[in-house]
Amino acid sequence: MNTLAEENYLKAILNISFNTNKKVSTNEISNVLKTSPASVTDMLKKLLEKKLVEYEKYKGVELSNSGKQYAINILRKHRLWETFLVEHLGFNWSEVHEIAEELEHIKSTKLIDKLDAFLGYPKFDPHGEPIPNKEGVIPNVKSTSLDQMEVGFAGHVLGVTIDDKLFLDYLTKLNIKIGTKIEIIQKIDFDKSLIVRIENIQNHISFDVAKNILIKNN
Amino acid sequence: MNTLAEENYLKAILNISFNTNKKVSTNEISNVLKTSPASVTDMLKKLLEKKLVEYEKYKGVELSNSGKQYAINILRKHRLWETFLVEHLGFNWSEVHEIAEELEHIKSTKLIDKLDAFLGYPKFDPHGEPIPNKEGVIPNVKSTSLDQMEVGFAGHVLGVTIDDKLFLDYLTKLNIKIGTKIEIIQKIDFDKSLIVRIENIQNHISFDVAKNILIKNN
DNA sequence: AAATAAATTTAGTTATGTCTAAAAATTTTT
DNA sequence: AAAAATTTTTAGACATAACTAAATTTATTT
Ligand SMILES: [Mn+2]
Ligand SMILES: [Mn+2]
Ligand SMILES: [Mn+2]
Ligand SMILES: [Mn+2]
Repeated sequence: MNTLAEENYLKAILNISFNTNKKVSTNEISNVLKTSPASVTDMLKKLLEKKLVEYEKYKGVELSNSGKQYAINILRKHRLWETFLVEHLGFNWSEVHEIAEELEHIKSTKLIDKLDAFLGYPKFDPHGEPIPNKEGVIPNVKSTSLDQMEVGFAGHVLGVTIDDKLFLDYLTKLNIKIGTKIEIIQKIDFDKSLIVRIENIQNHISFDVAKNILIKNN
Repeated sequence: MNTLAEENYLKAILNISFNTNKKVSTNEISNVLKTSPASVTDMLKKLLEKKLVEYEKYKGVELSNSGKQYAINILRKHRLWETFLVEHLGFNWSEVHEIAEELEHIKSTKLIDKLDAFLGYPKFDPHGEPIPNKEGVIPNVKSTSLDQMEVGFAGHVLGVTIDDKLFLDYLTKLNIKIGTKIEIIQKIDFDKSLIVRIENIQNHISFDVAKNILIKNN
């Protein structure tokens, strides 16, 4: 078995590579985990030793097959727990990430399979993020981030790509949740911000916000 | 906040003092936690520093008020999670202790309060052990261990005092669960073992087994 | 193609929590 | 009340996972 710190590194590498499709750099990992680059280097050596990553110094890192399977399983646990917290315990979507950061490290496979069954084998978590199944297969839904849509576009929110509390509380204040209809009224070239209509109320949102909102891809 | 190791020591001290009502010795703790006596001494110094225990060297240890509250809260979390696992995920009573050993360290107070509500504020866990409430009050039920009852006694199982897998699986094989009616047919003086009738089947159980079965106290 | 800047690694340190072996204190036996 | 046995503590070591500061490598400018 791997330690909690090792699991957090594996998950961080997986999450970063979902976005970039390149080898992951030491600095990217240190930013995500809020540790020093030197600590990251130390850990990468250990993960290499365990054959959970492919790593050459100064060249970046990627997960090995076994490392990837392991990381996906942590992601599965994270998202199933988030689903439980929202659906059954009545948490709102901005509160669950932090708690799931702890719950995802509970080891029992039987527990997570029974939880999965209890939840009815959900395919998406409360943020619209896909939940890997027992075999590690991640449901694939074609989606585009809101910032890439054109003026005049109207569609429904499929999910978000980060589950940071500040971000989600802000969305809630804007009346945006999964399924909300959003229309793009105008795009500001200068800062790439958007003027949008949400439930018939007009609002101005930044590029950074739009980038993290996913829209169904027809 | 305290570390996982500190929490385990606090809980161990609480559990031991439930049985003995005396100051807890270094060796008792090392037996429960399967660590060396030297490690226990190290940790007791740290807990003393944090004022979670009262401790003088060579004199044994007891929990301070704050240490006791803290330990009771871990016990509360342990037993609520065990209840969830049995009642909602379909685990049997012998499987849940090990998993709850991990779940009891999840920090969020809001989580445990919502779980408590979800479960309907249970007073006893799947082993018949009392669940402390939010204020740290432990339901008090008068009970006696089976070994203390006389020949001719007949009554119902209220709970067990350990939740070791081997013990619980053995009870299940004997057809003993919470509520099961047990009659004492005979007591063997030599080894204090008992011949009992369980659901109309006669069986011979050791003193060690009888000692850990609780019977309602009229 | 140097020079400069940025990213990464190495070296050395620290805190936690464990261990074994040896020393010291306490308890039990004679 | 000594001696012996047991318990507990101390001393010294080790693994994990972090850090800062310095050195090295790679990337970017000039
Ligand atoms: Mn999350
Ligand atoms: Mn999520
Ligand atoms: Mn238990
Ligand atoms: Mn229990």
